[in-house]
Amino acid sequence: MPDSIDNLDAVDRQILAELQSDGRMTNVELARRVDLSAPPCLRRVRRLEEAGIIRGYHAEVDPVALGWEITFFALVGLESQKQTLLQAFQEEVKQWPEVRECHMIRGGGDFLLRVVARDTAHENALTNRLTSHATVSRVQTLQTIHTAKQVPGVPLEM
Amino acid sequence: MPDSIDNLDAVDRQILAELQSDGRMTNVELARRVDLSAPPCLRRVRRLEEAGIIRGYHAEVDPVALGWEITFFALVGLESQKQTLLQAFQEEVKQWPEVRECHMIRGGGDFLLRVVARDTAHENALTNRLTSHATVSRVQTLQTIHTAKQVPGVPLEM
DNA sequence: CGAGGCCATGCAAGGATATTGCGCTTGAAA
DNA sequence: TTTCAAGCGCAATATCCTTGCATGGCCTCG
Repeated sequence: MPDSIDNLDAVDRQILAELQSDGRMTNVELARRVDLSAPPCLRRVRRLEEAGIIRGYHAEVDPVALGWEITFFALVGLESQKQTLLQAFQEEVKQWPEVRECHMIRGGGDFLLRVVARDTAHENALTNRLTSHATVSRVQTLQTIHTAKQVPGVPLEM
Repeated sequence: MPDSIDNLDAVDRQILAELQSDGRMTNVELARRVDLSAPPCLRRVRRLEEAGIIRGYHAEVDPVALGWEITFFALVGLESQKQTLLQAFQEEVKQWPEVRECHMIRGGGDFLLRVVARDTAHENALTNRLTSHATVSRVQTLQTIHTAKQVPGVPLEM
């Protein structure tokens, strides 16, 4: 099993909490915060990375500043629940750069997508592309007009 | 205006693309990729940070490995669209550590939340807390059973 | 057309950080 | 008690970050 470690102690969790909130912190600073010297701290980070518990590090960018004015979620229902068609739909949207997330929803044949668009016209084009897709029977668009909270990952402050 | 810069050239966008995909890359490596020497590269990164175009850096962790077995989205409808009540709801869920994202949806009185839970019982407790909230009239739970695509931020590979 | 100023770059030096090897302590099991 | 494995800190080296400074392109204005 590449991910998950038998033993994950309080120091590991604190490392994860710190890196989840500031992924570019230097190892020296991280070591100081978890009250360890630098080498064992770095070894723990490497271990968490290799175990797959840390999947990567990402800069969080401002979508609007980069020309992506619209973020919306699309609740997509497929006509069929056949495994091959579900798979085909996922493979399709995986290749759309504007689709940033694609989650299969419990209950069968539904997906929730997070999508970004440059403007309203672009948004319409994207929803049309979804609607006109062969296996899609229904698309509900949930356009974000304000984000009150946006924190990464999971709670770790315990 | 603290965020947005008048001029954002191809090198800046490439820097953002690289850091969005690997936020812990060293500046030397980043400079090599965008074909710059280290000092001007670092100055550009600092400029993007101070302009608010880079909002932060985060480690991406594995929720299941850390005991958060369930990720679900909640589509919450409020009874009223009064500004003070919308505000109150947002302030409320901001304080719930399990609620990681709260987006106000166009159309009035609806929110889309991303929520994590330790198990099914925990999930039920959270949805009940939502449903029983004074101003909430309707909660639709969209439980994720599989994530086909999950990439951060916005498209930048152009 | 040329001089000046602005902006961004590259080079170089120092200080800080990352990374490896090694010896030590600790705690559990034989 | 002895043994062993896991994890720590220290020390040394390699790498990286950061700042100051000089150079060159480019636009503007005289």
